[in-house]
Amino acid sequence: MNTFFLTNTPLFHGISENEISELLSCLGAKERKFKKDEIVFRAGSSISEIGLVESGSVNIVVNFYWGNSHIFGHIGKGQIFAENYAAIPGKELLCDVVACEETEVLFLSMRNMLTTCPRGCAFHTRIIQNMLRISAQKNLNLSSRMMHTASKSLRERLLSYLSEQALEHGSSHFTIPFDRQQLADYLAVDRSAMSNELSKMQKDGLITYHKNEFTLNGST
Amino acid sequence: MNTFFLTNTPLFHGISENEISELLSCLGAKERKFKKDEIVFRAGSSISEIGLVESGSVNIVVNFYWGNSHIFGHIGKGQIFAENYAAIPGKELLCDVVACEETEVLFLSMRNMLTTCPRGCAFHTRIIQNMLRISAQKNLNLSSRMMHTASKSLRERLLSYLSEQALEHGSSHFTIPFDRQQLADYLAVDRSAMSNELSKMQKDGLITYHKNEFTLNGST
DNA sequence: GCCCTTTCGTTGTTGCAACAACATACTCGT
DNA sequence: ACGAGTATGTTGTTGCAACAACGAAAGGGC
Repeated sequence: MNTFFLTNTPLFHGISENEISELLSCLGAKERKFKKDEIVFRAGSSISEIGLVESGSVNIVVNFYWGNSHIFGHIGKGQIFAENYAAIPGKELLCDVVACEETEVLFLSMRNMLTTCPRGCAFHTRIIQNMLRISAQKNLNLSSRMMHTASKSLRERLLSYLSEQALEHGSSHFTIPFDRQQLADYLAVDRSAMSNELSKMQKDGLITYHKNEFTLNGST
Repeated sequence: MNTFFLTNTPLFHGISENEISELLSCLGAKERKFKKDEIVFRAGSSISEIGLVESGSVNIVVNFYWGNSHIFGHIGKGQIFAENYAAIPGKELLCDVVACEETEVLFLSMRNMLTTCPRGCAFHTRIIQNMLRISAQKNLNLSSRMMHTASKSLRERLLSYLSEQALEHGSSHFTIPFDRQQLADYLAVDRSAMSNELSKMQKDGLITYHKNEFTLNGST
C-alpha cells in the first residue's frame, strides 16, 4: 500500500507517512482492484465505508426508471467517493459507482473514523477535520453553482457568476479558471449563446474582458 | 439557555439534556439576540463558530456586484448555519446572514467541536457524527437537485425527479411531498408549463397520476 | 346553502436561448 | 512559415418554455 501517495490526498492532508500507516489499521483499510466497468458500489445498497481512488478513476452513474442512464460525476486519483452515503447510517445509494478503467480503490470504515479509537491516536482528529472540510467544500461548490443556475436568463447567470468571482478575488479585475465551453457547462447554457451574451454585456458597458480576464464596471 | 429545546435539533440529536449542558461549555457556547435586519455574519469575514437558531429565523443573503441582492436561503428554528464556512479555516463568507425577525442565535465553536476535548467526553463523538451527517445530507440534497435541474428540457427534469422518487420509495407507485408550485420551484420551471407537460406525459403513457400520487409505467 | 381561497389544468402568445453554420483568431508541431 | 487543430465570436433560424389569462375543481369557514 502506497502510503506516500496518500499524504498528497485531501483526506490525509497534514498527516505524515508513518502516521498514516498507523491510521490505516484504525480505519480498517482494505484495498481492492476493479476491472473496467466493474461495479464498486451498487444503487440500493447501504454502506459504511468510503472509497478512495488510488489509481484509475470511477464514474458516478445514475440509472433512470425507463432504462437510460446518466454519468453524473467522475472521481479521479486521490479523491474520495460515497462519503455522503457512508456518513448517513442506513441510507441507500441512489446511484452506481462504476470503475471506468483498471482501478484500485482503498476502502476506509466511516464508523471507525467517527468513533474515537481506543488508542486515542491524535491523527484521528485531523482526519475528521479533513473529512468535514471536504464535505463543507463540496457543499459550498454545489451551493454556488446552484445559485448561478437558479436564474432563468443567461445574462443573470453570468452576472451572478462574475459577481461571485469578483468577491472571491477581492477585486473587480480577475481571471476565471474556465474556458468558454467549461463556463457554459458550469452555468448550464449554450456556449455560443453565452459568447454572444458576453459581447452584448461588454457593449452595454457592464463588463470588459479579454480571454479569461474580466473587469466588472461599476455604475460609478 | 433552553437545553431541552436543543435535544430536538438535528445537531444535538441523540444527546440527552444533561449531556448537552456539559457539551455546551466544551463548545464555548455563547448566546446572542438579534433585532430584525441585524447582521449576524457579514460577507468577507472568516469565522470559526457555527450558528444555531434558537428562536426566530435568519436569511442567507447574497449581494451582487451591481448592488442588487438575492435571498438564497432561509434558516428556521433548530437549524444551523454557516457551518460550511466554519469548517474551512480562513475561508471568507460570500454571503451575509441577516436576522429576518427578532432572533436568538447560539454560537458554537467549530474548532472545539473538532478537537477531542481534554476531558474526552463521549458526547463529543456523537455531535461530530451529527455534524457530518447534516453536512452529508445537505450534499445529497443539493446533488439531487443539481442533477434534476441539469437537463434543459422540462420533460427530462420531470423524468429525472420521478425516477429518483421511485428509486427512493422502492416502488413505481409513490406520493411526492410537493404540491405543483413547490415542485416547479424545486425543478426551476414554470408551474403551468409543468402541469401541461405532466398531462402530455400521461397522454404518452409514461406516467399516471392523480394529485400527488404518481405511478411510473415501465415499457414492459 | 354560500362565498372565498387555493390548487390545478388548459390555451394562446411571445421572447429568449438552443442550435447550426460559419468566420476569425490563436496554438502548436514540424 | 505553414497547415492542422482548437478556441472564440458572429449571425440567422427555430423550438421550447415562460408568461398571462382563464376555467374548473376542491376545500374551508360561517
